Amino acid sequence: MTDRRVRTRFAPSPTGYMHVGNLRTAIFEYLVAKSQGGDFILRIEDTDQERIVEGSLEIIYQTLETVGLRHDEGPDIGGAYGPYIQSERLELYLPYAEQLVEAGHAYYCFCSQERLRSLRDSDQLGYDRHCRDIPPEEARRRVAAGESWVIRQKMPTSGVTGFTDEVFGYIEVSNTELEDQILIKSDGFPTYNFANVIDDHTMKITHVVRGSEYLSSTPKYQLLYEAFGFESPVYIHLPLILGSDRLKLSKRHGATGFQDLVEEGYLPEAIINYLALLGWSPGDEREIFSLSDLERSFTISGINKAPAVFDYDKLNWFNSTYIKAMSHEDLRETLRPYIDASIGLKRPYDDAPWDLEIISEMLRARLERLTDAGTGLAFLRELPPHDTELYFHKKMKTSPEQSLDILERLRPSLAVLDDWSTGGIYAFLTDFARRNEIKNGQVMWPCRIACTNTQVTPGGAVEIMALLGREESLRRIDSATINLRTARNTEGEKDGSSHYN
RNA sequence: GGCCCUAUGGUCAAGCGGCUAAGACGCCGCCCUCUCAAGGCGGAAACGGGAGUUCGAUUCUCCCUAGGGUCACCA
Repeated sequence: MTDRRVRTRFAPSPTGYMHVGNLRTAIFEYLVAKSQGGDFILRIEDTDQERIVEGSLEIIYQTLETVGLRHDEGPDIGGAYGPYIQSERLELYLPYAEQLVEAGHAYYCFCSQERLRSLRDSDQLGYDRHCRDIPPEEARRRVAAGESWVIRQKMPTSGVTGFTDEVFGYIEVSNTELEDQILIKSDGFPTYNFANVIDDHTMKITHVVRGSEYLSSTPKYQLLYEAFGFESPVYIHLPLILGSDRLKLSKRHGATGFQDLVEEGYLPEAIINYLALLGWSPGDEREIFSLSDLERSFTISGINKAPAVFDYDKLNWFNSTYIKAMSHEDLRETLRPYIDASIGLKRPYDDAPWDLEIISEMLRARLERLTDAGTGLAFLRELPPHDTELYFHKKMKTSPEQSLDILERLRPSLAVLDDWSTGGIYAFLTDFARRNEIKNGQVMWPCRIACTNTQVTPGGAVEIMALLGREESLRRIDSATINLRTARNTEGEKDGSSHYN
């Protein structure tokens, strides 16, 4: 195994769903190969014909494609060790199984499903090896006679079987713990337990990378390799990914499919980065890794043994970090559909297109997930009802009275401001504040509230006014002015003196 | 239940006999600030327990405890 080209394989079942646990395994398989200049192979494990889901292959290709895990061989691109779909390799397995039968490492079993079921119902643990000692000639006769059969692996009844895993070390188990597992099913398909060994060997896979849930069945595979005289691969078992309840992550934990996460607004690069750091550490303090960074930094020794809890908070952080790093164009275009779904692409009042550049940039630092992009933008479409209380801001030292004053003084200049852009508006407003020796906030706050009637908004007065355009901004400011005057007057009538002076 | 694996803050995780036990997320506080964010600074927060080995254990060994995985004609 030493000086052979490293070959790993990702071997998903076409069940219609790319679980993040599977994806994480794929990433590590890819990295084990690529970090050593090896090949990454895609193989489809469809030996369970009942679980096949239509369209699964597309999901698999699609996912690998969008995250950038490019395989060197696979069903879609071929390769020297095809076919890469197990159901197309069917004729391969039986001869191997029969070879094992010949050698006394396997046997034909004719037990009915009913008998096996009642065996399970009793306190019997595992298969009772009822057919293990049927003479070969008799077995052959019964097969020829058309009886239903399976082929089982004949486990040694004494001794131990061990293997060395690159992350967990040497693991040994007593052979008496091993069940005579089925190798070839009655429908003629091999079980995963058999096919993975045959395929990995015939495809010259050097490193078997999989989740640690396979640790306990690895001795059986090891026995198979030994029975065939195959060189066993390097085993790399990955720590499990757990849900917040510390149980193996599964569908009932919510969004655990790659596609689910994408739909929830996570960027593929962020998902990959997060997943790679679940169970692996570079050994230093780096956290942000592109796939090629990972290829460069990955080491098997960095793989952790302890299971890791999938933490959406941390994923959110990665996602927001990647969002902040996007180019203006990328951000604008990825946000476009979300904004469209929320407030449309055009202003409702004058049909002019929203300035998506401004919107996406003001959203940039505020997003954890792309799906958050639409929220909190409603005030742009339609001004919420006036609320005088909004003009009070303790820290800003603003009040309805003061705001009214500011707004009234700002209004004429705003109406003729040359440069109605974020830069122009900002320059004008801050200049106004400076000339009047007041804080920026004391002019910004009234403007923002007048234009939004909203306590908290993404973006400040400047961006919002630029977005709304001069006409609409002035309209909103005028409306606010009227409302503030009315409020002042009624307030004055009520208790005989101005509340705002 | 048998077997196997695991065990550093709430979470991810560095540490591989001697450290004030990193860092990140989250949380809290302060600063900055045109709201909210972002950003800057700071803070609280961990070696599951017990025996050994050793001059010295988070680190090595054993036991316990606690979690998890696995025991299919599923992968």
